[in-house]
Amino acid sequence: MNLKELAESLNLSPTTVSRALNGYPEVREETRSRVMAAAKAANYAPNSRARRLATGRAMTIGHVIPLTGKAEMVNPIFADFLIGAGEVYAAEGYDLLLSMVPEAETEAAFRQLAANGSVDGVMVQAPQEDDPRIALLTELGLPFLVHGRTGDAQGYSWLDIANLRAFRRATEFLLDLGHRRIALINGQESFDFARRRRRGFEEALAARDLSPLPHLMATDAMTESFGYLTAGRMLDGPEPPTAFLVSSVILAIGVRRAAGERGLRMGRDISVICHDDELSYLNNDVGGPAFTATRSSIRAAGRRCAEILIQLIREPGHLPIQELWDVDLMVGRSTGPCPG
Amino acid sequence: MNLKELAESLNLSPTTVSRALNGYPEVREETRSRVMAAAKAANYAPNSRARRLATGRAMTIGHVIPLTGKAEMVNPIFADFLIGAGEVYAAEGYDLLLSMVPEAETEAAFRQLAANGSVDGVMVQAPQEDDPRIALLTELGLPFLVHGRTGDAQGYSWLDIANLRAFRRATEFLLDLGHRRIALINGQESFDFARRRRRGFEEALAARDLSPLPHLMATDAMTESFGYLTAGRMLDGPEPPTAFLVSSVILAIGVRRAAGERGLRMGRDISVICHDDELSYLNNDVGGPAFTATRSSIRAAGRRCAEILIQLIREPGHLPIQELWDVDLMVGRSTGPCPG
DNA sequence: CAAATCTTCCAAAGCGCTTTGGGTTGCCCA
DNA sequence: TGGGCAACCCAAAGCGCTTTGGAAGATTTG
Repeated sequence: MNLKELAESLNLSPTTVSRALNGYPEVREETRSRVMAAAKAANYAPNSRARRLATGRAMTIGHVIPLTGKAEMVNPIFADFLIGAGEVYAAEGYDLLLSMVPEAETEAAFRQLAANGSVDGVMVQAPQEDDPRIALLTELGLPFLVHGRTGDAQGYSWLDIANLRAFRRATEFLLDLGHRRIALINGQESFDFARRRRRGFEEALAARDLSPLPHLMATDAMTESFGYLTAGRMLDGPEPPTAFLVSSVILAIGVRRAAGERGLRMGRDISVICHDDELSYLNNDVGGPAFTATRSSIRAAGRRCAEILIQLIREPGHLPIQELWDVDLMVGRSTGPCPG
Repeated sequence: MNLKELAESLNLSPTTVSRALNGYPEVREETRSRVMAAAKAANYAPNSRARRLATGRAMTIGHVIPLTGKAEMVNPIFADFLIGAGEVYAAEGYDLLLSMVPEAETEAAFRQLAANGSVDGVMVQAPQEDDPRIALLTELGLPFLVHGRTGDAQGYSWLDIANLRAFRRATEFLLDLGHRRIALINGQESFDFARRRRRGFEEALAARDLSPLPHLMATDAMTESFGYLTAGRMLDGPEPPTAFLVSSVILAIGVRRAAGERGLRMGRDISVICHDDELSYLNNDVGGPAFTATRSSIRAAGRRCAEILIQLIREPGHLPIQELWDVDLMVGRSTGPCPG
């Protein structure tokens, strides 16, 4: 069933039927409801391919995920973000086009998307320092929103959390508890968020005339095993840390395993603070937060990012929208005063 | 730049240019390379909206994720599956359309997809008992592939792992180690995979004239906290288990936390076997597998599912394709003989 | 050498929708 | 009573591509 057939069955022109369906005013209410009823009865839905061609809009937003063999390991986070964004897209009538491409082909992928017009805008995640995607998308004139930020953070739209402040705050908290040998287990520092967190950590130490201990700093993809191995190595080495500041709950789980195997109890023998994206399947809140954590819902971020991006698409000339979210420090059971 | 302009600039007809670009034989090699070069120089890519309308193919595959407030918690699994599938789609020139809809609206969502022709086929995940989606998609005539299976598993295409065998095997392994009080912490048993796992567990017990202990069986969304709370409750109750069989690594992490807090060491005081989907960020293999586990890569499953679905789309009349994957039991450090 | 057959290209007709630019019809008011 | 104005509706022209059905020229065949 297509528009023409539906129109014929109603003894109306395709024009009128189209207008009735799309809520244009120049059609009588009675006619409109007749059309609506017939469409519903015939299970008619306008062919989206034709509609997109005719309107010139794709009604689709692209998420391009670069596969690096490492970066897709952030996927527990990307999944929750995606769900948040997807909720909004669905509500606003946009489709979500997900594209997995080898990292080396991301530029080509964006150019392709822009040239063949299959999306109205794209979401950029996990920016690296001076991420080339930003310049590229600006050049291509494709609306985009960055989750995170980088460079001077000027001239383009982004939404980010206050990573530096959060980690400075968390570090101060540990210092206040008397900890001096604090380890930082961070994500890959090619990512902007990881650099900022490190800076926050270092600033807090510097404010008390302390300097970070190189053997207590590590950075890599945020897997459970990286947390486990790194914490184990640090705990077994000379001058072991009394506290850990780690960049994700998944890393923290690894740290907990390493501590557990050494008979160390979190919150007493050892303190751990992590960043918690509030992943639904890693709920940290059962019976009070297990981990003391800097918290910020990645899903909520996904929702808000989607809203902003849609606004950017609807109002082409709009000035950059930039939003910085503050982050709470939730005190849980994984921190305590420095022993001894 | 569109096809017409490109053709004019080459003094050729749009027909010829289109054919040259799409590899049709009725165009001279020399002409073809001229066209290719010009297209590349002009950064031309055919407008995908127009192409889709003209060909009648959407070159898009849909994944519809029902949001239940619980089911999206399987997202660490759905994410890895998605990446696997997405790799294949990209390689084969298909787009991936991801649709998040409230569970009550999934039927409407599928009808919509079918009616407006925005996808050529859909992937169905995590089927429930007599999942209505299967009948619906059959009725709609939309090609689909089920990851998992349900009902009589006849008459439609699916790819599944041998859940029952895997859990029977794992249970036997624990029984052989002398365990008698074995707990089962399972996913929601509305899902087919969870039912089969339970049956495998029960069959293995029955084969030794044992019956499952109701107070040692639990089923819910597979979150870390569910594993933690349930294991804790069982360990603190009367007749505590000496072994746990759990349906995911994430649950197992919760079990480990509960055991750790009670001073129980995995592999000595308590045994744990879990199902491991080989999630990239929860690598279980560092220094030999931490958990004894039934293993099957969900990402590989995603890849293969995508291949099959694409085949189904390309050969419309094809008979159902059904594939059952066997599952390995990898012995790790989390199991040992029953103490005492 | 004429007929048959390739080879290479093109004009034009869609694909199914939206949207522009009118036409009717009926009603109001002078 | 007729001019003006809404209110409703329609025909037709795209959107940018693919594909059908030739046509012209080059090549082979009997």
